[in-house]
Order: sequence, then structure tokens, then C-alpha cells
Amino acid sequence: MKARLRINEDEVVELAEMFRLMSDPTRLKIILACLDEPASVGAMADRLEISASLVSHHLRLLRAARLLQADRRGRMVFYVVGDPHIRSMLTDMADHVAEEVEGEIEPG
Amino acid sequence: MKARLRINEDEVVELAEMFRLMSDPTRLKIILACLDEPASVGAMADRLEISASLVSHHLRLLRAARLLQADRRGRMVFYVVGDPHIRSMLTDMADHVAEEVEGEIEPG
DNA sequence: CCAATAGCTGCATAGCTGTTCATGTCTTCA
DNA sequence: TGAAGACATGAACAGCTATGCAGCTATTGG
Repeated sequence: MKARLRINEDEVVELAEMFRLMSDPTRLKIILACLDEPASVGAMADRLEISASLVSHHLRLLRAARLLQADRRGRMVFYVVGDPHIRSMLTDMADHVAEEVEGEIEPG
Repeated sequence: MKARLRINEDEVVELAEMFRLMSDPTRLKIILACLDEPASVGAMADRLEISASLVSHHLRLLRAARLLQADRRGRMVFYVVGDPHIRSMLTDMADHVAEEVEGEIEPG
């Protein structure tokens, strides 16, 4: 017998909130930028070619949701994806999308 | 050597779009409602206690993104999550969220 | 103290989006 | 044919949100 999906209202909302945080391209890039190793705010802004202010705005949300963890070292603050589960899920999904794109065929 | 980000701009946008579709609680409930087995629009509306119109609006987006597949049987249309990868990811994430909120009371 | 660097935050706003209501379309049955 | 059921869709609206700008804190170093 297959286990029916038991997830209550609050858990659905929490899961949706998680997805919401990853649903903005800029924010998702930020998450991916510190997926494997910690990255500073300035480094991310530089690499993604967006303002440090915008990066900070997004980091605020990601921090609040505990999706990223901050680690201050001197003047710089390094961020990294804390949850291993989220990390592996993102890695997995990134691979999935990358594979999917190369064989995309539009059905008539 | 560690695998650096193997995902380009377009893929990030596509992945973000995927997450966006799962980022609304109502829409996520709809997806979860037809995760294991096909469900009709009316059944989902009834079960989730929302209007069939709203369900249809969400289904339209999910269909367009090929996240759900439609199967007409008579007057009714059944929807189901097509991609096995997405399906397993959602099952996994649902479990993750359920475990994360420890100390909770299980119904039944 | 001052200056420079790195990052954070309040405010304003244009654009997006989830929902409702009314109507349209497709299918089955009398 | 007409009616009813099941679903889809268009328009409108209220609430949300990503972004830019300006100013702010915090740390390092003289």
C-alpha cells in the first residue's frame, strides 16, 4: 500500500514559502552562488552584476527564513546554504533543468 | 575539483519559474492533490474547499508549464503530476517539512 | 577623532498575481 | 432539440513584491 501524502495546512504553507524564496531568478542566483561554498555580499553582487543593496534585500529574506546562514569575518559577511537537504535538492533540480533543456521538443 | 555552478541564465530562470508555480499554497495543494493519482477538477475543488474556477485558473498555469498533465474522461478532466523527478522531489520536500516541524501531533 | 570599506535598511513605486464574478465551451442525457 | 453538469476563460481588483535610491550601521586602520 502506497503511503498517502500526509501534509497539513501549515506544512503546505511553509513549503510554499520555501519555494517562494527560490522563485525569483535573482534570489535563486544568490542562493546558488553560495550553494557549495560561502560567498560574501560584494562577491555575489559583483558576480551577478547587481547592486549590493539588492543582494542585501534578498539576503534579508533568505536569512529570516533560515535558508542561508550568515558568518561575519571582519568587514565581510559570508553566506552559505545551511540545510543539507535543501542543498541537495537544489543541486538535483539544477541538474534536472539542465538535462531537460537539451532535449526539449515542442509537440505539434 | 569541486563542481562549480553548472547552470546558465536561462536554466536559472526556468528553475525559478518552476518554483514560482509551487510557491502559492493553493496551487501547491492542487499539485499535491494529484501527486500520487489523477484527480478531477471538481474533486480537488471539493477537497480543498475552493471554487472550481480558481482551481481551473491554477491548473491552466500548471498545464502550460507541463507540470501537470490533463486526461479527459467524459465530462471530467483528470490531472496528474507528469514528471517523476518533480514528483519525487515534492514527496521528499513534503517529508522534509513534516520532519522539520518536530513535536507535532499526528492526526488519526 | 576621521576616512574608507562592506554591508544593512526605510521608503517609494511600477509591475505582477491570486482571487472573484460572470460568461463561454464541451459533454452527456432526456 | 434543450437542459444540466464539468470545466475553462476574460475582466477587474486588491494585495503583494522586486528594485532603486538615499542614508544608515559596523568594522578596520590612522
